[in-house]
Amino acid sequence: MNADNLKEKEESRPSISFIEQFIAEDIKEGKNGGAIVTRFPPEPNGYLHIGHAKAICLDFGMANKFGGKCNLRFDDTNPVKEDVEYVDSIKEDIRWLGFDWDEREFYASDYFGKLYNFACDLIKKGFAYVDDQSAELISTQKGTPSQPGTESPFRNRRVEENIDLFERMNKGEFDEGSRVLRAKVDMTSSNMHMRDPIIYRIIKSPHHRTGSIWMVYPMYDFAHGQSDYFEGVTHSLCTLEFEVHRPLYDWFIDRLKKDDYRPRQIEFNRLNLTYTMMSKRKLLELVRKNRVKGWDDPRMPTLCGLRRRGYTPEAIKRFVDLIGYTKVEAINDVSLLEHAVREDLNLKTARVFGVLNPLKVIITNYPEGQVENVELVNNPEDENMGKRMVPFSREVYIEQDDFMETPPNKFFRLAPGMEVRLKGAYIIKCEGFKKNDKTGAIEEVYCTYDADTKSGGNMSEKKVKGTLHWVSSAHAIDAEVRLYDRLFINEDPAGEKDDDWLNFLNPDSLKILTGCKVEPSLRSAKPLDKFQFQRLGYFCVDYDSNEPNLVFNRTVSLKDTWSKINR
RNA sequence: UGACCUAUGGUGUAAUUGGCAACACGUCUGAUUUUGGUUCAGAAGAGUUCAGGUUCGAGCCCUGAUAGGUCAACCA
Repeated sequence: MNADNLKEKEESRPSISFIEQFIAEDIKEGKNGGAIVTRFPPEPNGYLHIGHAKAICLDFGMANKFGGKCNLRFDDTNPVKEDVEYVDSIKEDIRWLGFDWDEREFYASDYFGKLYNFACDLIKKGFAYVDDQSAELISTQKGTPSQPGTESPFRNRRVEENIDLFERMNKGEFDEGSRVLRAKVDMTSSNMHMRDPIIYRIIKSPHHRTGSIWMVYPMYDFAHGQSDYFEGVTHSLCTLEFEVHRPLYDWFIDRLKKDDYRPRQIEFNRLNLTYTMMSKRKLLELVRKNRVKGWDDPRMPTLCGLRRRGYTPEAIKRFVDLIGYTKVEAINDVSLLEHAVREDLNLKTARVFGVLNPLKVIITNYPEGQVENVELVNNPEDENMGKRMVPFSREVYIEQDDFMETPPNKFFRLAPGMEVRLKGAYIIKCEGFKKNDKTGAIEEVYCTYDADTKSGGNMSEKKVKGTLHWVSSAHAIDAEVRLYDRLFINEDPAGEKDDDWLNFLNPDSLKILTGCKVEPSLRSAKPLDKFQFQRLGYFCVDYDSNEPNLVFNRTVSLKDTWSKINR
C-alpha cells in the first residue's frame, strides 16, 4: 500500500458517527447561532493514555470538521490529586498527537469565583443548602437506586443561615468533612445524581494553581457543565458513564443560562483494548510501586510510553479513526492498533540489518581481510529514502533462527547443503558447522559463496528460496534490544479482577536481548528514530539508556507467516 | 426491586433514514518479491439476541422478553 492508496482508503470510509450527525443537525437547526465549540477536559492527575487519544481526536476532530474551536480545559477541582507535572505532560502529549488549542488553555480553577457566586445565587433562590451531617449519614439518606432517599433535616435551613455557613466554610472555620453544600433537587428521583447532590466540600490542602485562597472546592457535577457554559462550549463530548449525569448537567445549566445559548452533553463509548489495562489509578500504582520505570516506560499504554516505544501519532489517529464512536461498550483488538502502526511505519521507516540472536557464519572461500561495500535500498516503499552502503566480509552474523541442523519441510533458510542469499550480497551454501558437544549449541556455520551471484550482477538471476539479513562481524555494533510482547496484561480487561490485577502483568512483556549486532550505519541513529529490522519488526531507538551502545525498543513485530507455518 | 443505556460475521464498525446486510482487522488460498514483510488476486465467515406486531417490504418503526452495561465517592 502506498500513501495515495492510504489516503483513498481513508476518504472512502463511509461511517459518520452519531455525534457528527447530532452536530450537523444542531447546525441545521441554527442552535447557538451555528457556533461549534468543543473541549478536551482532562483532570491533571495522571498522564494521558491511548484512551484519551480517542477523546482528543473526537474533540479536536469535530471542531476542525465543522470549522469550530476546541478548548483545552484542565478539570482541576480536586487539589489533593492534582499536580503541575501532569499539566505539562498532558500539553506535550496533545501537541505530539498533532492538535493545537492555540491560546484557549483554560482551567476549571479559573472559574472558582464564578462558581462560588453561582452557588450563592442558588442558595438565595432556595436551590442549595448547607448540610451538617456526616458523609455516612448523607450516604444512607440517599437511599439506593431502587429505594428513594429521605430528606436531610438541614434541607430547609434559612437562606441567611446557609449563606453565613457557606461563607464560613470557605474561611476555614470548619473541619474538612464537617459540612457540605448540597443542591436541592429531588430526594425521590430515580436518578441517584439528582438526590440533592453535594456540590461543594471543604478541602484545606493547597491547590496547585490557586494556592490556599479557597477552602471550598466544587464537585465535578457543579464545575463541568458551568465551565462549558462560561467558555461557550456547544458540544460537551464525554464517555458513556456520564450519561446519568446529564439530567443534573442540564439542571444546573437551566439555572445558570441567561440567553438562548446552551451547551449539550453527548456521550460516546470509552476505548477498551484487549490485553491492555488503562485505568489511570492502576497505572499510577504501577509507577509508584516501581513495577515500571515511569509513566513513559515503553510498556505503558500512555501516549508518552507509546511514543517511546516507537508508535507514531499518525498510527494512533488512524487507529482511532478505524474503531469509530458508538454507544456500545466495545473491546477493541490490539491487533488493529498494531495493524495501524505497521501500515504507517512500513511507509516511513528505513530498513536496516540487525541480528538479535547472532550466529557466526564463516565464508571459507572469501578472501581473508577483504571488505566490500554492498548497496542496499533503504525503503522499497519509498525510493526517495535512498540507498546505503553496508560492509560485507568473510565473517558475518546471521540470526540463530535462520539456521537449522535438521530443517523441517518448507524451511527456506540455511541448513546443511542448502543455499540462501545474503540480502544485497551473495548466494552462499552451507558446507558444515561446529557444534558444542556438551550443550548441543551451534557455534559456527561454514559456507562457501558463489562470486558470480553478487546482487545486481550478471548471474544474480539465480534463484534461491531464502534471503537472510546479516551483519559483518568485524563491523557490527553491539546493541541491546528490548522486546515487548503485547502491551501489558495477559487477560482481557473484562476478566480482570480488581484485587490482584498486578498478577495479570505479562511476565514476557519485557525481554532484554543483549549482544545483538546491528549494521554500522546505525552509529548515527538518534533517540526515537525508527527502523525496520529486516524480517524482525519495527524498532525505535530508546532515549533512556545508561549503556554506551544503542538500545532499541521493539515497536511491533512484522506479520510472521513462517512462525504460523511452523506452528 | 428502580431509572437510564446498549444488542449486526471471531473483533470493531456501516447500511443513502423502511428497499438484495457492506467495510476494516483477523483467518484461509494463490501470485509477485533479493524482507516468510509489502503489494496484488481470491475465499470462507453474520441473515442482524429472542418472540410477536405494523408494512408490498423491517437490522431500522411498535410491544414484550432475554442478555450485558451504568448509577447508591465530600473522585473526575
